[in-house]
Amino acid sequence: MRCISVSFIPQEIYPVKTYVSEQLHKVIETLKQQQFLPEELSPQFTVERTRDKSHGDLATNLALTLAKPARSNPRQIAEKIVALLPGESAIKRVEIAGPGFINFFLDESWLAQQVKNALADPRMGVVRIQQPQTVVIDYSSPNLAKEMHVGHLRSTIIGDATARTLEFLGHRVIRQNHVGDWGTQFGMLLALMEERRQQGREISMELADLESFYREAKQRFDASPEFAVRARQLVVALQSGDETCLALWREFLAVSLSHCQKLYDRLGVSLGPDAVCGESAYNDDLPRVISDLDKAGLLTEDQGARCVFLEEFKGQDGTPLPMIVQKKDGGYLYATTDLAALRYRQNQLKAERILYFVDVRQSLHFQQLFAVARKAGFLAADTQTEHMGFGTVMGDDGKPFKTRTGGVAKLAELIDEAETRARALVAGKNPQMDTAELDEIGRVVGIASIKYADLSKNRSSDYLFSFDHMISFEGDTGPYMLYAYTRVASIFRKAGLDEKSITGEILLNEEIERELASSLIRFSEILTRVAERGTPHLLCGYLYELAASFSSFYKNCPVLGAESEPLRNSRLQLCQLTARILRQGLSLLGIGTLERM
RNA sequence: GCGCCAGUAGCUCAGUUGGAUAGAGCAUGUGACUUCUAAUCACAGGGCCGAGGGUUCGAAUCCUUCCUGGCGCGCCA
Repeated sequence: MRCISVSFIPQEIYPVKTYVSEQLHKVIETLKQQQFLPEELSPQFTVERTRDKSHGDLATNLALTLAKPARSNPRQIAEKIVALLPGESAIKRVEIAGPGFINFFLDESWLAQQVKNALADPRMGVVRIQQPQTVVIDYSSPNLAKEMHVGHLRSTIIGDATARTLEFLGHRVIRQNHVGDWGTQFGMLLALMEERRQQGREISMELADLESFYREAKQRFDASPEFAVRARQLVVALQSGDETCLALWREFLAVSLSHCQKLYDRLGVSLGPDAVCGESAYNDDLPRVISDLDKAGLLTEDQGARCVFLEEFKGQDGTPLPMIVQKKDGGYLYATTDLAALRYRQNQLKAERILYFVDVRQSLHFQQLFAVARKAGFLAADTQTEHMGFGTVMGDDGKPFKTRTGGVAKLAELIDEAETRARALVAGKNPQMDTAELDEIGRVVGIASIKYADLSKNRSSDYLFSFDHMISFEGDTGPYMLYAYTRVASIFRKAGLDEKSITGEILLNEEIERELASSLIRFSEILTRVAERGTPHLLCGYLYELAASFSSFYKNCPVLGAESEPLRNSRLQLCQLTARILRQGLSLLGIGTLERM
């Protein structure tokens, strides 16, 4: 053990991890000069936050990784390293523990200073990115022929949270809602619209329930040969630009898009009409995609279809797998459209990074898409493309989520049910609350429940959708997060204080206060990782930890009734920062907060 | 057949890319509401990390072989 002090006083939230790691690199250089380590060695070590408080706040395994090259005992190496470390005000003391870990204990006054800095910063210590990228994010992207259903939830919600996070960090985010607004299925829909209009029925009424309209069109298509013929004619007419047909199509899209927009608005999803850039937008470009693939020497005709074969994708019996870009009847496929979209995002939108929040089952498609686009020169060499795949939404029975009647669950109905359930629970807790407030709280809590349940799970695995889990108001749920926030808010309300009006020192004498403080200064680090990996569940995990830490603080450390004025002011400031980070963090998840509930 | 993903407490899930005694929530048991909202807090029990083998100071994590489940694999999107 060794005590050190002095020197470095950070002016902003300084990633202490980075600092420690830099110092360790210097120590390695010194050890090389002393010929204790071979000159060419570049050890792979980590500096990590510890899980167990008895191991300090940070730990490094450097000594362990050096044991072999230095041909020495790890604990002895650790002692050598510690002796070479400079004094540092952020670190109170350093210990060598276990097989040779070096543990760093953060200094409370340093921690307190970090909290002060975060309080003074409108961004709560979240660093603005040094080199902003233009990031195109493809998410939600429903099929406009049908109503949005539970399957669209994950893409929409996870994509949106990632978009907000990237934006907050300072990136230029361009949202792209690649809606399915083109293709053969529109033939039968237009045919049914036409038929209804001839019968003198009001189209807007007919389209009020898109799902049943689609079902009926499908039934008619299957049952009536005349209807099917008309549907096919309409597809041809649509694709050849027939005006009356296009007018009908636009009318349908307008209804379907406004239905989507209503859901986005209800869900608090930051997608608007400006983000809509559907399949039809690329229609005119598709022949050019084919000819450009041909020019690049990638096109092969096989059994009448035009394909791109790539060596790295093998299908059955080891033969290369084709990516079909044009059918033998001349029609194009989604691969063609995706290539066109990719090129548009690169050339017109100037994307430096393109993210796709699409079902993980399409991963082969995206691997092929990216590979072909690169070979064809549709992408700049340093443009990143990532398929942010997600798993299937499952029901309680472990099978893909269905309604009680076995049908696909409409998103609108799921939201209705969540709001109703949330409202009932809130009403049970607050019998005297008036109807208007109950409605509002039920709405916010219902939406928060759905979104938090989805966002808090790892993107890539399947996800079990269960109202009972998400709306039980206990533990790691949306309502818990909102409740934690209202408790902070109630302190300020009770005291009649404005959040911003408190000053004074930050005192971290209680272990709980220290824990809360160390949670509070990690916000920036977490957001960076969410943005890198498209994983909002890390933000959920962090906010839950913060909320839990606050709840414990709230219970055990009286704020308004603190024993002294300086302590009261210190705690009020911890409350203030907690409130701001919870509010900001939830807002990045697309979840609103309530002042009381 | 080939390929991708998953398998962690009774249930739902984490696990910081190889670190120390594998963590949360629900459920179960115990304790705490004249106190800033008990939608909470404190504490307890609960594990062959699907199985075997390997790599090394050290493996839930990497390699390998199996088992189980899901999903892809030529003209739908």
